[in-house]
Amino acid sequence: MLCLMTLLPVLPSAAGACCSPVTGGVLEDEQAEALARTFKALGDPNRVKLLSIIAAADDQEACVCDLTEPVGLTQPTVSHHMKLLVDAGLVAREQRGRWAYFSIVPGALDALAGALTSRP
Amino acid sequence: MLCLMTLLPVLPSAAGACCSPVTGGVLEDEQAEALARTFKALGDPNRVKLLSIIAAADDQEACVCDLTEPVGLTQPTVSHHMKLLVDAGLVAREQRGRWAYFSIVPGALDALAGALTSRP
DNA sequence: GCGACATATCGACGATCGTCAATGTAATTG
DNA sequence: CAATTACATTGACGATCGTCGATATGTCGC
Repeated sequence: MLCLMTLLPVLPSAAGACCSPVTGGVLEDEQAEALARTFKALGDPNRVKLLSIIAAADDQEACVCDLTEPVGLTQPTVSHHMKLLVDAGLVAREQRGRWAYFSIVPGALDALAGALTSRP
Repeated sequence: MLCLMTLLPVLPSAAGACCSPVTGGVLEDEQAEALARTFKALGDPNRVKLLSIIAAADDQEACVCDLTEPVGLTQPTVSHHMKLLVDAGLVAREQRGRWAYFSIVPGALDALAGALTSRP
C-alpha cells in the first residue's frame, strides 16, 4: 500500500472523468500529504542523525541525554526533534523512571521504503 | 550503501576514539545531510503528487503543461518544484523542442528506499 | 516535603519555504 | 523578423522551520 509507482489513478480528467474525480483526487491528496509529512520529518540532517544513533545503539534505544552530545544540539532542541519523529510515527517514546527512551518503531522505515519501491 | 540501520560507527567517543572520530564524524554528517536533502525534496505533498503523476504517466514522463492542472498550482510554482526534484536527483529533465520532459531517474527511489531498509 | 535530575514546553529570533504575479529566455511557427 | 508557445527566473509576501535561553513538568532519593 501507499506505493508511489503503482498507486495512482491520476489524471482522470484526461480519461473522461467516469469515476468521481473529486473523490479520487481527494484521496490522492491525503495519501500525498501523509507521505510528505513523513518525509518532512526526515528532511533535517540532525533528525536523520538522531534516528541513526538510536538505530546504532546496542539496545536499539536511547534517551535524550545520550543524544544531545553526538548531534551537538541543546536539550530542548533535541526534545523538539524527537517529538517530530514521534509524531511522524517513526520513533516510539517510552517513559521509564526519570528517562524517556526512544526507539525506532518496528517496520516504520520499511513501510516508508515500501512506499518508494516499485512492485513488479 | 547509505543504509540507516547498518551504516553507523556512531558514538566513537564512548568507544575510545581509535579510528579518527573526526573523519568518521564528518563523513557521518555528510551522509546525514545528503539523505536529509533528498527527503526534504519529498517533504511537500505537491512534490510527492508531481512525482506520482510522472510515474503514472503511460510514457513515464510529463511536461510542465501536463502537471499544472492536476496539482492546481501556477506554472512558475510547478517549475520551482520540478527544479527541486531535479536538484535532488530524483527527476531528470530533458528538453525536446519547446517542451521539457521530466522523468523519474531510474533507481533513484529504490536507492532511497535502500537507505531506509535494514539489510539482514 | 525538598533538592536534584531528566525532559518538555514556551517565547523569540533569523532563516528557509511555498506560492504567486510579473518578467525574462528559448524554441517554433507564421 | 514578429508573434506565439513552453518554460525559467525574479521579487515579494506570509508561513513554517530550526535553534536557543528561560521556564515548567515530572520523577527520584533523602
